[in-house]
This record gives sequence, structure tokens and C-alpha cells, in this order.
Amino acid sequence: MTRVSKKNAKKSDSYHHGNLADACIRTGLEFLAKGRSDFSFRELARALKVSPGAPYKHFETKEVLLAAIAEQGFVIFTEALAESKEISKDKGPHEKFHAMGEAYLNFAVNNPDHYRLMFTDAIPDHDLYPSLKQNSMQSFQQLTSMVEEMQDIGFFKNQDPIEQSMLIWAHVHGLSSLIIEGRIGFVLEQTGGDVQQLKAGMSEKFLAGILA
Amino acid sequence: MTRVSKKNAKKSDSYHHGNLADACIRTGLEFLAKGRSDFSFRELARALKVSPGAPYKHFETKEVLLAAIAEQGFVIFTEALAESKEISKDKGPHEKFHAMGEAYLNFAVNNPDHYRLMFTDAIPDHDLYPSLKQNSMQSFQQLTSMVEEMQDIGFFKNQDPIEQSMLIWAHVHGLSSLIIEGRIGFVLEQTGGDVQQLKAGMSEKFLAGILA
DNA sequence: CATTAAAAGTATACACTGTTTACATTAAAC
DNA sequence: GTTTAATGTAAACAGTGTATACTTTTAATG
Repeated sequence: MTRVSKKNAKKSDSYHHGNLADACIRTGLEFLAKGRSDFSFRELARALKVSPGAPYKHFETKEVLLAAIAEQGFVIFTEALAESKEISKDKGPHEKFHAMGEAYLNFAVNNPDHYRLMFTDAIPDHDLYPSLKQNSMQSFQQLTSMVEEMQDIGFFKNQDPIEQSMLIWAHVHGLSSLIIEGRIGFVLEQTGGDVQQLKAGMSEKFLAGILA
Repeated sequence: MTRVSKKNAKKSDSYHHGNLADACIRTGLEFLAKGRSDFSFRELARALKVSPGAPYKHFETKEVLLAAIAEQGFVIFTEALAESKEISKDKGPHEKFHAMGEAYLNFAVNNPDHYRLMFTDAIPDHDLYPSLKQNSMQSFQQLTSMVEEMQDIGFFKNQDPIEQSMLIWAHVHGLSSLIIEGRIGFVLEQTGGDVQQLKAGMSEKFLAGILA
């Protein structure tokens, strides 16, 4: 049997796993991607063929592992938002704004369990996990930097960029949340069930305001 | 559906509880109000001094009970929104709009666990609970009727009232969600931690739009 | 090297959980 | 007043998160 480097993968028949910490996160991510967000710590241990107590050598509690998985979510999320900027960098402000909004919503819709883990109370206090918080801040930063650019070119009003970012965040988070929780089925029927179309229409109205 | 009776109908030393179904909901509400949203079904049975299996005579699963509790939440929520209309009925459109927004946010901030139960995936499919869905629709209806009034008096643009309601809902839900999940601590510091002040400022900007 | 200390596994146990089953008691219906 | 349906109990099952004591392997040190 081939003995693989311990850095890359687990050794097939050794007492030690080799890289259990990473493997836990990876397997947790897989569970989440499959919609099995209620996976148990023991289930995860079984999937990795280790004893129930083994993961505790790397994560003090289940919540600590969830925090690590949520953190990975923010890494991917930040990348997705950054990529939307790259893609739309030669286009107009409307397109730039919508590109990021679309990237945001797509992440939520395509990874609802991950999004929920990142934004609801499975991890009640993010302050307990500094690197999680740092990564979530970086996601927010993608938004604020876009807002600042929009203000610079005179597309957005000159207001406190943080507050303006919050306004956009609340808008897109609220929409994403309501969609992935299945609370707007009756509205989606009107648009033929096309989430992106609904989002585009709403965001355009959001930009312009609703005052007559 | 009517409110759960507040009277305790339990007879002191009888084999039968008397009104266990209502008592379960009431006790569940109390747990929620105390922030103990992770209460177990058995914990609830213990609090009511009945055996672990007793609640199953009234609720097929724990989720069914949670749905009933969520439904009560929407009843109270609808009342709170309706009351905000009553209070502001002789005032101007700005006040009316803000009054409802304030009522919405106050409900979420004062009952975060209840709000979460109503709006996240503890009850994944609301369609399985028709009366829950009906009550949640009534909450939404409070919003749409206000929107229609605002359009009638020419305060809001003439757009599809459902879509406009969705826009407002996403705004206020997004904000409420981010606040109760503790995701905007850094913004709150700027306003001295006053949630209502932050909300008022944001909602005003929301109305006007952010386009220059 | 050989020895030892630290790291990372195992096995087992504890107090829980949601839920099911078989049975007991009571209230309601005929 | 008897029967039946509703509503309780007790006990059990499989599963959970986590703690503890012990074993095996790896890394570090003289």
C-alpha cells in the first residue's frame, strides 16, 4: 500500500489520521453543500473513520468547528464579491452595482445552508472567533469599497459610506434571507420564478427610491 | 386563529392536565421570551409536570409545536403593526411609514428568538402549516395596505404594490436580522448604540434612494 | 541513538435528546 | 352504566455533545 505524504492526505491504515483538523472542515463543508446542515459531530467523525472523541483534539466544541466552516464561507464569499468587481470593471456603474448584488444573491441561493451558518445564530457571538470576524469584515469591505467608488464617480449620493453600505447590505441580505427561507414564493410566481429577474427589478427601484 | 387562552386550566391533582396543548404553547412562548430558544421538548414536559410523551398527544412532532408558537408570533406581530397604524393615523405619511418600521424593528429586537423562529429555517416548510402561513400573510398584508395608502395619497411612486412591499420588507427584515444577529455592532457604535436612531436615518435614505 | 514528553488517536461513559410503544386512567357518548 | 375515545404514564431506543482515562505515534532532547 502506498504511503502518501502526511501533508496531502490521510494514511490509509495508520493510527493517526494525518490532518484531521482540515479534514473535519472539508467534510463539514461537504455536508453543508449537500444540504445536510444538521450533521452531527459524531456523524462527521464516522465519515472520517475516527472515533467520536477524535475531533475534540482539534476543536474544543462543535461550535468551534462551525465557526471555522463559517469562516471558510466568508473567504469564498469575499472572493465571489471580488470576482464580480473584476468582471464588471470595464462597465458602467449600474452594471457594477448589479454585478455585485447578483454575486451576493447567487452565493446565498446556491449555498443556503452555508449562508445561514454565516448569518444566523448557530454561532451566537462572532467576537469569540477573531479570524471569523476578520473574514466577515473583509466581505463587508468589498461592499464599502464599491460604494466609495460609486460616490467618487458621482453615481451615489455623498453620504457616510458606512451607512450607505449598511443600507445596501440590509437590502440584499433581507432579500437573500427571505428567498432562501422560502418566504416570497407568492411574489416569485409573478416573475415566473426567476430569482435574478426579481432581484434586478427590486434593486433598480431600491437605487431610485420609492418616494414619488 | 385566536390567541391562546391565558387562563391556566390545569386541575390541581388530576390525571389529565386539562389543557395541555395550550399550556405547551404558552410555556414555549415563555421559554422563548427568556431567550431559551433551544428548549427541549422534554424540558417543556418537565416544566408542565407531565411525562415526556404527553405532549405527543397534542403535537405530532416538536416542529409542529414550534409552528404553533411561530403562528402566535405572527398574531402578535400583526397586532403590533396594526397598532402602529392606529397610533399614527392622524399624522403625515413620513410618520406613518416610520411608525410601522419602528413597530417592526421593535418586535424583532424585543423578541429576537421569536422573530428567528418565524423567519429562519426552524420550520423549513411553512406550506405544511396552513394556519401559520395564513397568519404570516396577514402580517405582510399590514404592510401592503400601508403601501397602497401611500400610493393613493401620492407619497409613494405608482408601482406594483406587492413589489414595493417586498422592497420595504427586505429593507426592514434585513436590518432587523443584521441587528439581532449582532452583525452591525461597529455601525451602532457610531450612533451611540441607539438602534431606533440608526433605523430612522437609514429608512429615510431608503425612501429617497441613493442615486445622485 | 535511546529516552521521554507532547500530540493525536481509542474506548467508554454520562446525561441528555426526540420519538415510539404498550399500558393506565379518565371523560364523553350511547 | 357500559363502552369508547381521549389523554395521560413508564419504559425503551437510537442518537447526541462532551468528558475522562488510556494507548499509540510523533517530535524533541540529552
